[in-house]
Amino acid sequence: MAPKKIDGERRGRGRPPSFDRAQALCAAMRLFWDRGYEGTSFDDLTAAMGISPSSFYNAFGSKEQLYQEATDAYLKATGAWFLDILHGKADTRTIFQRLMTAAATEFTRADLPAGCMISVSGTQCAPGQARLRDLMARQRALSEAAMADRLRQGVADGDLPADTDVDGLAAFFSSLARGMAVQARDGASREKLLEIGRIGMQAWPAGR
Amino acid sequence: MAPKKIDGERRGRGRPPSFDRAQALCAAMRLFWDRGYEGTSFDDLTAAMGISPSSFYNAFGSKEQLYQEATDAYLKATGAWFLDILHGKADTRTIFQRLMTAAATEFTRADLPAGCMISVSGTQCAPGQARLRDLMARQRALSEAAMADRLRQGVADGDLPADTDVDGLAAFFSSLARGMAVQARDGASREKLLEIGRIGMQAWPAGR
DNA sequence: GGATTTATGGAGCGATGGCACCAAAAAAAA
DNA sequence: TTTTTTTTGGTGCCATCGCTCCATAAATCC
Repeated sequence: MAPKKIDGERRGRGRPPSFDRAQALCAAMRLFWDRGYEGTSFDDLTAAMGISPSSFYNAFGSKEQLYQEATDAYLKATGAWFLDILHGKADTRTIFQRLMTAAATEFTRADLPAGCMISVSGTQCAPGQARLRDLMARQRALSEAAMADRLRQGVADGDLPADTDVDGLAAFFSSLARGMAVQARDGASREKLLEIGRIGMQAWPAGR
Repeated sequence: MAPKKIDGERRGRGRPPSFDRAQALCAAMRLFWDRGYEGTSFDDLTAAMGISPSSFYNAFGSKEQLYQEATDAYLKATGAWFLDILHGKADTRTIFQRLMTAAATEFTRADLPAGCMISVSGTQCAPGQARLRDLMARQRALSEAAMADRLRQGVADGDLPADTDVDGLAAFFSSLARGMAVQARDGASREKLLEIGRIGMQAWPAGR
């Protein structure tokens, strides 16, 4: 196949890649998102990415390294709405209201796999995949910690009572979102998820 | 190895099994629960069950059939607390309060794998495992429907306002429990899960 | 005891999974 | 043009996976 000119970037020495790395990474991400790490085979990946095993190995190192890159890509692209909303300008309750609504909407997009790649990945796996399991658990912990931070700010801003259990509340919303992700993967409708989020907001502490 | 007398039951004709079927099934259930279907290999299973491939095949048919049996065993034994509480005698709010508390407790037992086998299994898998994915999704749907039924009864009993969205509320508690299961698999403490459940109960509809 | 029935141990097998290697191709640099 | 650097296609490889087969062992039935 004739190598295509990808773009006008300053190129290094050797033969140029015949594929768009970012695009291939995106294809891999969708596969991993939908099928999980163990459910996605090397052949599945090379087929979806449109590259040969050698190109795969050359460009991404290994299946495991690719998975890590795919996770990063997910967080920076598809999962960006989370931090965007969390760090947006609004009172704390509104922020979490938006998070629930966005989760319902994003988890049921027609153009992407259902649910959330972070929420449901690596919860069960072979002992040999411990590194990946820990990677996903760490990402879940980071999301939850970001929620807790925003809630702490809410307490400081007077949006929440001073005695609010911010860690507990973060764990609650975090759990609810993960449960919504499972629902989405089971085919739940956007309306159903919106309702779950709406009910979840009823647990918001009294005091404002 | 000399075959052991398992019990005094009326025995059929041929050679008696050298292992306790229920016990082997339990061992398999724990493995599946902890590692998932794809994360558990045939060798892992035969080793944990203490039987040879031929005995395995003879007694359980295939890995997939064993998984189905293991799921049944989970529901009938380990997951029995769910229906026990749901069908217990108490007002509706108390029932759901108990469910949340029991989920927190059961998901963090020292003598069993963390979390819930139903909640987190088969959310991501290879296309070839579609049957198992659907099986787990169906079980999740059944649990949720059982919750909805109990809530409907609550409305009939006057425990809940007549305009309560029982399906939505069931979906909410269902999602929360699944999120708690993910938390448990990530190593969350019993106290943390209890707190999540406590906060979740704050979403209980007003009116009693 | 012999026939029949069921379970066992152990070896092996076809398919798949995840790479690994290598000669050739296509670019920049000299 | 030659050299150097990087990517590619294709093939091969070794381990694992999930069985499968078969000769043998241990029970009941006649």
